[in-house]
Amino acid sequence: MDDLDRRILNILRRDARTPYTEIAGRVGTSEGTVRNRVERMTTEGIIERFTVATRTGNVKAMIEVSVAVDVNTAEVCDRMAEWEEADFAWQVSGEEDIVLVVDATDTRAVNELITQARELEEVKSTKTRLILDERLG
Amino acid sequence: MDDLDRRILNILRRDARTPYTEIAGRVGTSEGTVRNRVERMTTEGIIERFTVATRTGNVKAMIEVSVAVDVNTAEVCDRMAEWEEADFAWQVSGEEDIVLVVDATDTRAVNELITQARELEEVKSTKTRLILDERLG
DNA sequence: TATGAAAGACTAACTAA
DNA sequence: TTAGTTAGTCTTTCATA
Repeated sequence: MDDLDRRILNILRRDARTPYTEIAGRVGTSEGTVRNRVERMTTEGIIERFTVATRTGNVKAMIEVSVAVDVNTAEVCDRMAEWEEADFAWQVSGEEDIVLVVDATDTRAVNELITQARELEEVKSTKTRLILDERLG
Repeated sequence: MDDLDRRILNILRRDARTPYTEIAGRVGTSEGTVRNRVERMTTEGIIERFTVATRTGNVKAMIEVSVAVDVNTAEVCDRMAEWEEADFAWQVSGEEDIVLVVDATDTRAVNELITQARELEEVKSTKTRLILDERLG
């Protein structure tokens, strides 16, 4: 990871469809170099995936979840990440154990997700924050 | 937003580089339809951007920030989103006002970001959670 | 790094609902 | 009038030297 990698990433983070030739022009190198580096960063896991940032519904929220002590948190996380409206699920340090970020059609749908979480026997409690606005880096 | 849109999005969220022809094959329509719909979803804001999910450093964290009551939270959010290591900044409901998600090279770099946040005169306090693991939806 | 071949995306004209 | 299809053209990527 050098400075050229970082500059390429910054362009891709803002628009992952930018052609290699354009990236090359902007960072002052050749198309082949950009391609090779993007390939390398992908295999090395620096680039986890090419994706789309979406706002499919009107309500985004983070559901902070506490689980019981004897629970396989990673496994619960995995299951939650699979839910239709889930953007991602994090295992985190701090008071709660999991943060689930969801993108739902309305508050009712968020409420259903909270219920769905609370119905899992591994889940002790939840705390929800609505995401009122998002600024991408 | 109908079911076809959702199926296209689900494919793009997992790999935004999937060719239109392949998406068309998998959802049972033509390449042109997929393209038109992706275009429409982009102009409508359902697709916010094509991007890359990265793990540039070893430490991801969420920094929960409280600001003073008379502060323009959106503006602070904007400024934080611009920071080099920032993935995104959310305005949220709940005890704190802003959640800043960062991707840093090490814990020292996270600490520097926390300091940077606390040094803003608008910021009253911060609370940090390390993101121990991430599962994408 | 340069170039040609292959793959993919885009334009525009057409059809159907 | 809007959504979908298709053929032809242009752009981007990729392999090779």
